[in-house]
Amino acid sequence: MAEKIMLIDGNSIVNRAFYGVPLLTNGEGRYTNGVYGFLNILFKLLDEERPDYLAVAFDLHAPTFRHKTFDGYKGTRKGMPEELREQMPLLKEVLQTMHIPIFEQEGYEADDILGTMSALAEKNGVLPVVVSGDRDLLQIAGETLKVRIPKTKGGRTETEDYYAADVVEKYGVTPTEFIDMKALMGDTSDNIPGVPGIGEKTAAKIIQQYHDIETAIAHAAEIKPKKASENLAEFQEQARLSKFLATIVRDMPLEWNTDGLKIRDMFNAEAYELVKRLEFKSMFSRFEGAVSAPKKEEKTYRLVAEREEAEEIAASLEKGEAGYIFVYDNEECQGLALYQEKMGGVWVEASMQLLMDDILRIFKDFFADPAYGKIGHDVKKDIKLLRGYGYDGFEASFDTAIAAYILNATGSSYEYDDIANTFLNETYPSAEEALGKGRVKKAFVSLPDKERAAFAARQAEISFRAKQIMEEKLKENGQESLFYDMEMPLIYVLADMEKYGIKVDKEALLAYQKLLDESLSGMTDEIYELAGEEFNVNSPKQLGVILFEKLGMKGGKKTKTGYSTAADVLEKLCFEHPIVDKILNYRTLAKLKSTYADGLLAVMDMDTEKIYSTFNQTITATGRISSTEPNLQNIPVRLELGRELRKVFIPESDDYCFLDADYSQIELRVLAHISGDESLIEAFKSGQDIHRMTASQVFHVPFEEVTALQRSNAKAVNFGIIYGKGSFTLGQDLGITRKEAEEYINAYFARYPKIKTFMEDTIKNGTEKGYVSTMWNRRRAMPELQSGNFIQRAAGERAAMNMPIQGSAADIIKIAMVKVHKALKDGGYKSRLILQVHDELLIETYKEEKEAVAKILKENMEQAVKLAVPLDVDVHEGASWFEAK
DNA sequence: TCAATCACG
DNA sequence: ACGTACGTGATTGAT
Repeated sequence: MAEKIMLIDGNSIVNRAFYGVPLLTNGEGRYTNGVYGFLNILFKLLDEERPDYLAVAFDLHAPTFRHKTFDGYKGTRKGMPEELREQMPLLKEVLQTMHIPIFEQEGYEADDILGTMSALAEKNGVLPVVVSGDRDLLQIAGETLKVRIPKTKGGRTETEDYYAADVVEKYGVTPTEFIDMKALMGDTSDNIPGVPGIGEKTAAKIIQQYHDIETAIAHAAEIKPKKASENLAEFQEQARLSKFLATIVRDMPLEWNTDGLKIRDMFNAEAYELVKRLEFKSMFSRFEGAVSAPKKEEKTYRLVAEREEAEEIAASLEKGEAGYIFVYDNEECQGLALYQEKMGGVWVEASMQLLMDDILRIFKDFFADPAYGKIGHDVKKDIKLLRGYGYDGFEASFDTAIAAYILNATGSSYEYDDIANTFLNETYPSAEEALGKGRVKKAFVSLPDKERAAFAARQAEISFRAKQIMEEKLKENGQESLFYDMEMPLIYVLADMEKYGIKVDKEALLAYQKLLDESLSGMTDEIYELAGEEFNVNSPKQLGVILFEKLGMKGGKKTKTGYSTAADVLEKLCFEHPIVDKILNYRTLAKLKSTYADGLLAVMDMDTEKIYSTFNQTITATGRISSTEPNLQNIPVRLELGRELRKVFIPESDDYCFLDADYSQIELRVLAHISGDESLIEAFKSGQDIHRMTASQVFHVPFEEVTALQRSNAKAVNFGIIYGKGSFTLGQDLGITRKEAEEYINAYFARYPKIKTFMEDTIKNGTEKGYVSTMWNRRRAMPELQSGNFIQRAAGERAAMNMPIQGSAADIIKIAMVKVHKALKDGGYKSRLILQVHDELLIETYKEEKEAVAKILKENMEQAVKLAVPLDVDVHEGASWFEAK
């Protein structure tokens, strides 16, 4: 079989790759996604082609790139984005380390190098495969020359492959004719002018008929449409120049060097180190096999299946720390893995002879005695498991998932393999990689004994060893108290909240659902009537066609895919057509029905008629907790009909009522405190309506004379400031000019000068350090602040200004939650905390304890921390969440 | 799996 | 000049 060479268009592939993967940064805060995406495509194609030779060509002077949209960019812009440009040296370094030859030459583009190399390859009897992100390369596709165009979509890489025949099939022109086609239609990204008025469709038609531009020019008079005919005659010189520009050079002065192109020792130790430094986890395995040196000695992990042996293990455990992990969400194989330094890793597997229940009994001392420090991963899950087996009050000493989150709040996941990679600098396959996607549970049980033991026990080992490293880092960052005094205790609070759940008035919810259902079916009929046809009102695409094409309303394009039909757009069109109002109304009801009525019924426990949400402690960038399945932190409240829904959330029994306590203006108070601005602090100390106070101070009017409009404007400014809003948007929101909005903001900063300094300092500090922090040293890494891209940097600055405020407020309520939970527990109360909504706590209160609990709530929340301003908490009572709010 | 939309603080 | 408010999660339709 003939030898094969793979030739890669470096610039176009890296550009493709850049948009195909998320904007990654490694631990050093550098962008690496272009490099990552490039290597991903390279490795995939290497697997498929198995070539003997390999080369990558680059443009010496990066030409223009059309880029579409990705996080932070909207619309089409030209030029290589800064985030990508800065990655190019890194990519070249990686390629060099892997001994992959790089070609770049003054006066030639990457395309020319590929054209020439592929021609040389064929001359030397080597089969060329050309890889490019641009369709320009299709002109060199041949009988045996394959052009591959990869596309990354959602992490997957697919390629379109073209031999000459495929080009003909798809475009109706031969590869050579493709050049002529391009000469007519032009290409702005390559600065090829083409002929005005001739686009892709017309160009294809002309070339299909006349095959090249000279023939076409000769027959220009016959060509339709008229405009194309005239322009072709008039701009024939431009067409000839375009053809010259569009033609890829295939005879550059290049040497064919067999040895230099040969693939050799790609996956070497040095490259492995580099890939490890870049944290390209999914690529580690490619290097491991080829790297002989750093292979560590095989550890053995013990499998225990007998009761006696398990008892021996339990007895031999030493006081002190141990890593542990339960495997229990697997119907076919359950057990407990443990790791201690002396003992090593052990997997105690449940069976018919040794039930999970037995295992827990055997290791009861270990779980109950605080002398054993239990290092776990996602401890809340374990608390719930043990509770299911009747063991209450389990306490771990360290949760590696939470520690990982505290050390990097913007990580995408904190699974054990992430932790091994990040903190131990070791590669463990993720469960999916080791066992196969979607079949983790089944595959685990079918592993040979030894591997099964290793797979489980390794996780306990990772927890154990990572803890030592993490603890040092927490100390370095001054985050020990945040971790041990705030986050670890919070686990048990959240576990209890998840345990109690919240009772739902099932009949009332069903009635609510029915009500919505009936209103909706009537509304669709009315909408169809007004539209003159039936369509799916839930489809923004179909709705856009109806509104902006059929009914001819002016909205214009707004989103990537077409017309925007979002509420703010429709509200402006309200007066143009009665259908708009109906649609807005329909949307409101449809949302209430699908997300809330149907959604809540779907997750309700039919036995207890309760809803059990999950509270996530490792999700948000700012330190808030989040709620899922269902999300109980976004239950409607602003509109009356939605608010009604809160009537279905009721106490568990008649013996209980709800107490709802919420912080008043906590974020503004936090801002007053951390900025140290005397005026704002005084405003809060006075205990007056803060927005009115702000209005009075900013607009220089006596407090009593502040108008309703002034107050609401001041309120908008107050919120805008917290989010780093600019004058443009503030103006839009308030319906005033940008200039007026600018004056408001200036007046605000003039009145509260330390807020301005705080914002500036936060950005300056954040840019220098690469992160911003809350009052309790919670951190958020912010590499965006160092971006050379204006839009990215500006977005980063807004996030940076907001994080200390939102995050410190989150810290405060977390402290309060731990205190309230403890006070209720220590006091032997039956009342319990069941919900947190960022600045609000909901307590299911035993009626006899009502006064005491109200006091506990108010005091613990208001005295949670000492700030330069007082914290103010409002407590309300009611027989439902609706009433208590 | 993504994009659009909309619910909350 | 750029594009234009921070942080979440669920549902739907389209690819």
